[in-house]
Formats: sequence, C-alpha cells, structure tokens
Amino acid sequence: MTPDPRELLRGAGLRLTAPRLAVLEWLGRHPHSTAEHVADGVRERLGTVSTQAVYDVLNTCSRLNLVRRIEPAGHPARYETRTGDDHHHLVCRRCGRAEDVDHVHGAAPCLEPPNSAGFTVDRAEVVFWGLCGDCQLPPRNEEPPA
Amino acid sequence: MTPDPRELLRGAGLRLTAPRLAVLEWLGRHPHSTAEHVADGVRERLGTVSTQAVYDVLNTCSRLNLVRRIEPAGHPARYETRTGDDHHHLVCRRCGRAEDVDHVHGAAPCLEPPNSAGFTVDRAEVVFWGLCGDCQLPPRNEEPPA
DNA sequence: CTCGTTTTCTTGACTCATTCCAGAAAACGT
DNA sequence: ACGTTTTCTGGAATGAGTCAAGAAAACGAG
Repeated sequence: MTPDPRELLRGAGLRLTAPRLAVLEWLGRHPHSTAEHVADGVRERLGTVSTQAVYDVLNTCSRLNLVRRIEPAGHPARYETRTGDDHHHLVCRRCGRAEDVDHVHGAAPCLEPPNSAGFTVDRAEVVFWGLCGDCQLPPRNEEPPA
Repeated sequence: MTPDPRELLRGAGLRLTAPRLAVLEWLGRHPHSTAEHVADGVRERLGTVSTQAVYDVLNTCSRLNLVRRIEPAGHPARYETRTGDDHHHLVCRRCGRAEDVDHVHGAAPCLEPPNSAGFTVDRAEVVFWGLCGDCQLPPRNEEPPA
C-alpha cells in the first residue's frame, strides 16, 4: 500500500528531486523517524544532503499532507507517511519511540469537540504515554535483594 | 478550592521560599501560563527572580505533582495547578493558548490502553486542536468579494 | 536538447525554550 | 545563632529547528 513517492510528489505538484524521493522512501520504510534519522538514512543512499534540505522536504510534505508530523512532548518530532486516517500514537516517555494505534473504538470516540470556550476545534489528538519494551528494564541496579 | 501554596509546599516536603510561593500563587490565578508568563508575574511582585529559579520551581513542582506541565506541539510549555484529575486541553494552534476540557464522555472513553506493542501504557493524553476566539479572525484581508 | 524561469538545495548564522554549572544565599532543625 | 542542606543567581551552553542569500537543479517552451 506504500504509495510510490513519485506519484505522491507529482500529485502534490512538487518537483521530483533526489532528496524528496529519498526522504519519502525512507519514511515509507521507517515510520516515526526523527529528522535526524531521516537525514542519516537519506545520506546513506545519496551521499551528501544538507540538514536543511531534509527539514525543507519534511516541512513541505507535512504542509501538503504527504507526511504527518508527530511532536511528542520532550522529544524531537517524528514523521510518518501514514496520513489521512487520524490514527493515534503510543509514545515511550523515556526514549521517544512511537508506534501507531488504530482507533480503539470503531469511530472517533472522544473526538467530539466539547463545549469549546470560543474555540473552533478541528482535530483531536490522542497520545498514549508509557514505556516501550526496551525501556521497561531500566532499573539497571540488579543487586539481588539482601 | 485553590489550595494554599504554603500547604502544598509543606505537604510535598519542600522549603517555603518566595519564588515558590509566588509561582504557585500566580499559577493558581493564571492557569496555562508559560514559563515566561510566570516569570513576569513573579517578578512583578518579588522584584528580581532569575529565570532559572522559575524553571527550577516549575520542574520541581511538576515532578511532585503540585503543578502539571502541558507541552503543546510547536509552542512553549504551559503550566497549571489543577492536578490529580486527568482533564484534557483545548489548544489554539496559532497562539498556543490553552483551556481546560473536562472529560467529554462520563469516564475515560478511548483511554483504554490499546493492544500496546510491548508498551506499558500509563496515561492517555487528549488534545483538541483548533483556533481560539481571537485567532479565528485572522484573514485580515477583508476585501469585499468583487 | 538548450535556454530561462522557477523551485529547491547548500552553507552558515541564528533563534528560542530550556538546561547545566559553580558559587552565593537563603531555610530550617538543633 | 549555627551548620547543613536546599535553593537561587548569573552566565554559558544545548538541541531542535529556522532564516537568509546565493548556487544548483527541474522542467516547460521553443
């Protein structure tokens, strides 16, 4: 289902450039990467790419909804190509790792804009905080109880 | 219901200091302030207080659950003294202003930790994004349609 | 396929919110 | 009143991301 980056870019009226293709392809394969991850991945296959170029691609594509940006409190932003469905995320409060969470109850459950004090609500975001598998074993002082 | 800062600090085993009292009092009166707001408010009544002191107070109190920190994506953190109940927030995506939202449906609706890929989920956070009253009038080019 | 225009990329300086550090100054138990 | 411990000050530093100006690619027309 991972759509061809070429298609995506054309569909959005963007020029096809090596950095863009590489970023989208990388993200398709590695969802929830940070900008730094993306930069690394992209450089691995293209050689030299400026950090700014990566941010440009990421920002442009976010704006056009080719990618979605997640910004977990206290961690650098992460990006994914799964857009369009408003799925939620599971985030590790220690390492920032993120995973997708499909809507729990059939449709949008608590997404009903509440009596919103003058606000125009257009989206509800749900983040489940916890510890990922790797970060659950942190008490690394494993002295056997006396 | 706003509890006495003095009580709170003592209850948490913290020393009573001018910056702490001032921060807590300010926050009680101005929920969802940013660190900068708090610093301004505190200085207004104490004269000189270092930025670091404000952050220290805020961090210490967050850790001890005397205050709660909200970190809306793309905006500086905001703080409030309403802790203990897991209410949600309404955030203006333009100016970052935040308002409280009591649980929409009786209990926690989609707060059920999903089948969490190895994660230990301990909290669900819901943010309603939109535009606050002041930010809804932004299209300031009000040419009448030709 | 060559040119010109427009978009994108590179480089490097810079911002902002926040933290780190070391020493000075307050709290408070005795 | 004192000494220990916690907290505050001042200033440098960090990390993630942005801004800005010029060089380099895309691509549509000829």
